[in-house]
Amino acid sequence: MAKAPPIDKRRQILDAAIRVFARQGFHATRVSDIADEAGVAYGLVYHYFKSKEEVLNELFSERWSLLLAAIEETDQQEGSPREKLGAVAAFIVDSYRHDPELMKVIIVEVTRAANSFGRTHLPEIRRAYESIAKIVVEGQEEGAFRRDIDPIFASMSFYGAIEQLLSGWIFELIPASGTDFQQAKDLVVATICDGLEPR
Amino acid sequence: MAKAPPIDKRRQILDAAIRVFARQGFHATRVSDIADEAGVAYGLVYHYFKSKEEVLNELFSERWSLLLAAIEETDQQEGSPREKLGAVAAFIVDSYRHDPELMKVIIVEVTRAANSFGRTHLPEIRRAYESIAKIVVEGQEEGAFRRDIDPIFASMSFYGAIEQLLSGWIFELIPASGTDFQQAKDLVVATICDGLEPR
Amino acid sequence: MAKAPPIDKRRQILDAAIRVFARQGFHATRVSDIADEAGVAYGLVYHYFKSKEEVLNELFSERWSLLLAAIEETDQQEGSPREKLGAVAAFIVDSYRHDPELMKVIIVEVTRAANSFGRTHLPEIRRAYESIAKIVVEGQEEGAFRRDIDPIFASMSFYGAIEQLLSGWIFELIPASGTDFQQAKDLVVATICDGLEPR
Amino acid sequence: MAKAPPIDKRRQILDAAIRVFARQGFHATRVSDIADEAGVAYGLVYHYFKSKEEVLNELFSERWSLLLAAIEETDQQEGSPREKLGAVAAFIVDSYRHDPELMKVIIVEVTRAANSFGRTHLPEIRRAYESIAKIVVEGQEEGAFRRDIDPIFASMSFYGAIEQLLSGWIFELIPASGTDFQQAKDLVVATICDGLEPR
DNA sequence: CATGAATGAGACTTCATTCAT
DNA sequence: TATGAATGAAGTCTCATTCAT
Repeated sequence: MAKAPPIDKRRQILDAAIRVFARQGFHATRVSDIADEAGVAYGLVYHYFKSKEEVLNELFSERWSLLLAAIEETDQQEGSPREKLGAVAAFIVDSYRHDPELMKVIIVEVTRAANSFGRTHLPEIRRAYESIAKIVVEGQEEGAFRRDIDPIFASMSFYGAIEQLLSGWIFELIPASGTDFQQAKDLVVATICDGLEPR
Repeated sequence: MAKAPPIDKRRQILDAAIRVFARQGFHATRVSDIADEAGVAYGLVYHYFKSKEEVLNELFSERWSLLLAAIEETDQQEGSPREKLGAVAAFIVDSYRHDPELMKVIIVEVTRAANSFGRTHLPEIRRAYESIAKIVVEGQEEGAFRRDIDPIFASMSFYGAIEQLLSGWIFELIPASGTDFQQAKDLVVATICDGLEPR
Repeated sequence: MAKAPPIDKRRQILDAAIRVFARQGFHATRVSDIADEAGVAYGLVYHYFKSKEEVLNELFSERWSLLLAAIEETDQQEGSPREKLGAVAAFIVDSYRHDPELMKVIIVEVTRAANSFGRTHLPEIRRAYESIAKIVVEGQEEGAFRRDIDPIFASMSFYGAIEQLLSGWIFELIPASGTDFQQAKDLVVATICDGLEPR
Repeated sequence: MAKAPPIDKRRQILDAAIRVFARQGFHATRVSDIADEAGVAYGLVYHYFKSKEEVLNELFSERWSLLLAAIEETDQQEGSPREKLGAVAAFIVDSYRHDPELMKVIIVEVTRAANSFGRTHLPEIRRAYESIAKIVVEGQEEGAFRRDIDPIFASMSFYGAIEQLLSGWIFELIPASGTDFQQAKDLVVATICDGLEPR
């Protein structure tokens, strides 16, 4: 008889953590909330993770590494700098569309909480900014972008604009229905690039 | 004989709170840290404030109301939409230059922590976005800005870009020395407006 | 011009204390509640009383000494033991009718709280029981009461029955309207004495 | 090999609480006192109980439900109303004899503290009075008790007399040695019933 | 792997009391 | 007398983490 497929409790815990972190915030969720949501015993969380913080770190790293890979891969591909930034924006927006709870957790608890958990991940976060900046530099070098704007500065503005939009959706400052996800990325790119391109 | 100037202990506590919140973050600071920093007794914090959270709320509201007033006053004045956005950016950047610790606290603990303390202040925060959006709308109406970008969307991008820059300084992702405060506002405006303006 | 009659702040504080102790209980009332209710400054309570507890003690002693005097005077007067017990019951019930809040405080916070504040006043409380017991003894000596019941025992039952009735009113276990105050004392005496008297 | 008998820590905590509440009173005992007395860690008290107050509530309810059951069962049995009241008195007195600390806690902290913790339990307390009153009513209906005394009134007097005696023992107003527990119940019944019965 | 009882440090908040004016 | 700001000890409750089974 076939053995029952082993349920991956570790995965179950991570997925449950996404939901409760998104719902209550990291500080307000107790380890027992995660266990309850996952339907596992209290202590099992500690079997798989060293601490509550490690659960969050794992969640962040899992996803952020995809983002980093996407940005860097995008940069390898053919395409204008503007198209590359568009692809980056699309990836981020799609990540939110695909799993809004996870993105909420990453943005709210890590990326925008740079003096608590974000601190730990500053190098990874910085790497994203630098990868985006690299696209800008290339654009400047090939004359597609004006040269009087500091690339890291442009990168921060670009990423900041996107993140702010996601925050707007997350906290319902922007009606999610009003602005279509599809056109959102185009607008960010238009807003930022049409200012970056020399005329 | 002149009466000794009354030392405003309440103010002392607020100022001390700015320093410790900036240094350690809200969650990591104990009420006793504030009292120690202020050089007052533990209980006095509770004489003036209902809770640790109320200290933060007070700090935020004090400053944010200035920002709101500045944006709204800017909008009343003469000037092109671009100049108005420039004035707003200038106010925010100057706020940071003038009191980086307070701005750090406001951004890190409130504005970018919308699911904890920021939640309380969402209406005030939203009002800032709306005031900025109003400037954009006026720009669109008089033809200074293109009309295919949702004003609240543009507002969020604008504010998001600025806040991200401040965050960059705060967390030393951008060397504060590298980019001059003076030119920072021009660059934000250039980045955003040159994309908002039709050509 | 006649000087304004000095308002007795001390009295004001005591009267206010009766109201707040009755309303919230001793433990739940803060010194500031008393001061607020009395309309005086916080610190003034400490000008007149050494501590919050002393306020309660004063309230108790003021009233309890009247009770002791009443019992002892009753005992001096002419009358049957039954009439004397009736006079004692009447005094207690009338005390409640006259100032239910004060009696509530005395019973709830002192008399029936013998392991906290009552402890301090055990001697005075005991003296009341003994005075009542003395009436019983006299009744037994003159043959009006049966001799097989320990006088202090009878005294406790008598006082306990009355206090329980007052408690019933205080906590609305007995509808205050249902049983008339006037007949209440008669019923207590009837209940107890018809059992104490030999037949 | 037989499994070691599981030590019921919850029970241990409750029993320890009886001792410390009896010794120091509810307000004066810290949760750490209970934990120390029980020989368990501080936090375990909160593992089993929501608060210090819940420990007291549990203690009260555990015991009071026995009292209610005893009164109601007594009423079902054969016997004269007087015998039934005797059985009730006996149950209460025996409860004290069997576990004076627990009864002290129940009387001092709940039953006679009706404006603090007793408030919570007024319904249960009232039910006891009503059950006793029911016995009185039956006595009145079958002509064993006089009809001019309100049954709930009689019930309060009866219960009040007993509780006062217990208080007398508890606070050593009556020497516990002087009055024999055995005869105590007879005396209460004699005191009350000989007055309730018509002659 | 899995369970959940057990641990105990830590922080907030309350509030009686003091004291300078 | 009168005021109320200032003090700081004390105690409850939370919850991350450990551990025995």
